[in-house]
Amino acid sequence: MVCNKQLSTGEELYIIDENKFVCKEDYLNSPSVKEGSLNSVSSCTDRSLSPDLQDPLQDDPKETDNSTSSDKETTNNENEEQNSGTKRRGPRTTIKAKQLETLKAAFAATPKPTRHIREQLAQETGLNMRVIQVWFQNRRSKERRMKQLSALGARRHAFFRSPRRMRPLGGRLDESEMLGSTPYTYYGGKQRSVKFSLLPVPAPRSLECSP
Amino acid sequence: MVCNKQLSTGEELYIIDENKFVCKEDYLNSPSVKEGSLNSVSSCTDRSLSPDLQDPLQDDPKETDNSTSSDKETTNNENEEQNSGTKRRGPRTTIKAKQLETLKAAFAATPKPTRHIREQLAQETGLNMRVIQVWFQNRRSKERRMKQLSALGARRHAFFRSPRRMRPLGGRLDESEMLGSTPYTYYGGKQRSVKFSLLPVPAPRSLECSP
DNA sequence: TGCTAATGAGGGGTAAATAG
DNA sequence: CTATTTACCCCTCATTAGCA
Repeated sequence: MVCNKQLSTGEELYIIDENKFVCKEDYLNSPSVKEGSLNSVSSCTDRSLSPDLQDPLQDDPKETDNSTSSDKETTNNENEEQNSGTKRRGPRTTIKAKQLETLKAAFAATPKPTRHIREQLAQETGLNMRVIQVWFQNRRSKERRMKQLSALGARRHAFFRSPRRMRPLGGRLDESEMLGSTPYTYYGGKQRSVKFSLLPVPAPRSLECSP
Repeated sequence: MVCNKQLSTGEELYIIDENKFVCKEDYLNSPSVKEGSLNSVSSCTDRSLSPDLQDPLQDDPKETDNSTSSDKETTNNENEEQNSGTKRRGPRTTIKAKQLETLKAAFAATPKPTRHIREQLAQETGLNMRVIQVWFQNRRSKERRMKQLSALGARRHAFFRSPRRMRPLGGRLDESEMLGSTPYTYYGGKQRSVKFSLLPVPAPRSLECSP
């Protein structure tokens, strides 16, 4: 409500009058506000209302715009109704193509970055440290999963030659997946792009290889 | 602000203090509100009223307001419907010519807009984000349907020429979205998409190829 | 009535949360 | 940190139902 800052997940903010969201800095800087009802929360639970806040910075006019699609998408979705009863989780931060690229590159170099590196990445991408940490964790996890699976799959198809192409996967991945390459856009974007192209057999999520 | 009900298009609501939205029922039921500020409302009674919040699934808790089937059409009674059953679907938003034009243009550019784009469109057209999302979904669906159909038709009339390949409209074409042609064949399958995908079943639905 | 909003089930990817 | 689970977001496909 004051500076229009885009809060990232996990950041503290204050809610005043039930519907005014103020970032910690502004809250601390505004003595006038400091009384009455306010709740400090550490990961906003509700942000509704469509905000058209523009983040003037973080945008190079140059726009090399690699991958198709537009990027930047600052605000979060609209989604009202926070039910108190159930455990709602704050909005999921969506990692933009650019950031993703940075992270991927970093991951390729060191899958288990030290705190320093993480710090650097945080700064570079503008993402919260925690987010970055989690990203690496999930990424490692994913890799492990894939590795296992590909091993399994490979065994099965041993007599065929290398799996050239894997199942397309129908999820959504527009706007943020796929790094460089794939100049091809049918009218829908990239959807069935390559992503992990080298790995055979994508695993259905619930693989349960356990005996 | 009071019951957290998801308003549907056309429903009346009251705006208090420039930024508090209250549904008609709550407005009428809350004498304290009727004059001036409703700062006091605060407690918000949280959804004790709106029943349809719990949705264990991932779908957004749209107000699936229920009442007995048909013949209903009373005013929206919210609450009280635990007895259930209704399927009353709120009024359908009618998208006006102007808005439609905007959407079509956007669609032509990117059939699968990112959230950011949707947001922009929402603002530009004044439509709800959700409405826009749905519109795109339906539109995509329609396009797919038509494409499939034209392909079939083409095949019928042209099976003298190239028996192997057909190029519906415009020449270049997906091969990526065409569900029928994707050679899925990976073993573990379980996708429902295959079921009727390729069958020459005549469209049960109307198609209408108008632009 | 036909076209098309709106629903709802089913599924994928993955950020975040939790258990160990 | 790893492993597992949740929850959120988005998509398709089939259906239902509102309105011009």
